Amino acid sequence: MDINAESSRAGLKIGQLAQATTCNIETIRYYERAGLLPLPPRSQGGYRIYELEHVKRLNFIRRSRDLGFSLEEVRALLRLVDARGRSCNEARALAAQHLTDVRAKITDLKSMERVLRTMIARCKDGNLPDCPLIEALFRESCLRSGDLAP
Amino acid sequence: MDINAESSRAGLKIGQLAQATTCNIETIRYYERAGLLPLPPRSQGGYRIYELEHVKRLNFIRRSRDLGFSLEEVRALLRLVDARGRSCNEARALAAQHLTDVRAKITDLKSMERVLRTMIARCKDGNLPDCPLIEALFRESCLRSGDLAP
DNA sequence: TATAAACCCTGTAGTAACTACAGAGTCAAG
DNA sequence: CTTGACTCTGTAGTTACTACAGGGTTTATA
Repeated sequence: MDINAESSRAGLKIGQLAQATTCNIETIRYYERAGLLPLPPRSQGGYRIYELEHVKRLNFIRRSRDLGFSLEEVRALLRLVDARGRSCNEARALAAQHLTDVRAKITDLKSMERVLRTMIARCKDGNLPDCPLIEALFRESCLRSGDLAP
Repeated sequence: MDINAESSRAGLKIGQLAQATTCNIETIRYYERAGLLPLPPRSQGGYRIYELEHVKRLNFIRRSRDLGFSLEEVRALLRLVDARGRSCNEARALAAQHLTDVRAKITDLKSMERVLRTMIARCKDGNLPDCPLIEALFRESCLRSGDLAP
């Protein structure tokens, strides 16, 4: 009984952690260098050995990244995780700011979408002498609204 | 008469081009290195001298960038500009592909928006023991849809 | 005419968030 | 005992710029 006791006691090597979190190996080492993942203990041969806690933390990072948080924002969130206390207000503030940014990006992209759609439509109807799409890029003073996208 | 004849005959220095196009000086030199702007003639002292054609081309680049085209895409568009001919089909194809990408990004961002909104709302109501926003980041398998954002 | 301010030059290095090696060491199976 | 799969460190590449350092040039003014 307890067939995989050995392996679960021994922890995960980096490749196994990568598989468990669908995260690139190089990315894991990068997060470690960036101070987001704590330095794990090493085997005799110098291999990193990870435990369940690392899996959780890495999943936290990946999910935050999936939601578009920057690494700097993830760092801030992790500080709240580490400093147990009434982190709710700060976490909410971080997320609210990020939500604002996301909405601004959506607005910007919608403007682009509209302009592109119009240009393509103008290009489609008629075999005009010069490509109206290209002419539009020469002439049109496009958006210049938020310049939020980095 | 013809008060500013001298300056208009002489062309623009890089700072004037930058002002005319609201484009950073360093960015102009960068576009030159990247092969998007042709090498301009130089003054005796080695200063770049730009003409109207450069202004137009740089505006074209800036407008394309404002619409979210990558520099590689801008390069392709400029090839169509340079190779006069029936560029309409190709230009439309480029723009259509880009439009598809933009729409995918909008979709992704809308998902983020929804998840963030939900998280923040959950965090707002009630003084729960652990921050539900942070718990959600630990638990939730977020989006993992397109992974389009680079 | 001298000189200071304002401009321009090249070349390099920095940013975000990874990704991709090279060249070496470690470990498990046959 | 050797092959292959894995891991290690360190460095360099990516995108689209931006920011210097350390010089040269022009122009306006004293």
